[in-house]
Amino acid sequence: MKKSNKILFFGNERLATGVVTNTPIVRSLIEHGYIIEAIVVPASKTSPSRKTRPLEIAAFAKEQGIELLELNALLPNLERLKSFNAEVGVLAAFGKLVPQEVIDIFPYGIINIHPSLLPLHRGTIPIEAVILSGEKQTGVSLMKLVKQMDAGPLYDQTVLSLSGNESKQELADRLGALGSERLIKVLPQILGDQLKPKPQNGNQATYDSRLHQSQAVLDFSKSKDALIREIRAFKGWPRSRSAINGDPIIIVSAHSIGGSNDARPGEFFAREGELAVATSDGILIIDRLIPSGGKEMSGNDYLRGRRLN
RNA sequence: CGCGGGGUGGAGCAGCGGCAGCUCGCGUGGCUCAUAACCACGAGGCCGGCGGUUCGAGUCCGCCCCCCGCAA
Repeated sequence: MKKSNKILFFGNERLATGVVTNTPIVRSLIEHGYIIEAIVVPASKTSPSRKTRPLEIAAFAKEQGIELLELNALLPNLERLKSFNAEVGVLAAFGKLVPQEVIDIFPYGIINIHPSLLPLHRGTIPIEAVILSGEKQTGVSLMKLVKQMDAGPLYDQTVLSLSGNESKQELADRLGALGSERLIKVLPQILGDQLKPKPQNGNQATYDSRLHQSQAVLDFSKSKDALIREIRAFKGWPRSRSAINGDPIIIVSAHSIGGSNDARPGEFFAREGELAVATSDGILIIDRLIPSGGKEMSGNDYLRGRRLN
């Protein structure tokens, strides 16, 4: 008996806020002969917008002639979802909880690719959380989706060592690629009933609550290392913010340097032609920033137009 | 009709009715053991576009185009 290789895909593959994706998971499934019956994403808000960033996966669906279902809610569309007769669901960055009734329509349930070493970093910001806490490693987990957030039993887990300098985008890319690679490896075993998922140790679970915009304002009484991690983790969204002489700025990237200074934490100053700011334990050089109303530019360029002191 | 900021030499900005300027970069020459070097000279602008007001418009008025931030 040969099982069908029909899959229903849930999610947009944006593993972190403010990143772009080349949708590696759905691409790789297709390359390996699986048939994506449809791609399901939560309906985009209809609020008026100066510029909306279209989902990469929507463009991919169009290019491949795959049906894209933008749904406000899954339950009212249960029959529709059933009609595809998919063997299994695959979910990556869906952004909403999936009701048990939907999970149950698939003989093999829904497989969730989660970019962390579960049970660590359950929730919607695993990538940001790992950067913020400066962890040495992270990874990708494949689990059987259950109703409770990120609590399903694990099929597979792979560790990724970190240098500590990865950007959010870079981590999202690497974990997305790794996740798709593992999925291709493991999916045949799941569909062949050769792999049983192992329960997570719920006692060790950590859960990250989503980021809030109020966290975006940099607090220079923190250490320079913590501030740099924040800037990296918040890049894209919610973005790290501050102000120079009342001029609001977004700090895109920065690095720390040794040396002391007599500036108070939070005070910006020019240092050898570069834009610097004092922290509680050192100096940050602002590499890239966005002034209000302006485009992203280097700290040096900022200094040329608006001299401090 | 969502809210707001902005388009001025290659980069970043100032100028807001009367000869288009500053910092940097670039070129040439000079100076220094050396420096984010320094000094002198120089090139480089249809001031986003179209129309209007005016003796005179980057500058004021109207419309349009483009960029950016917020609103996940």
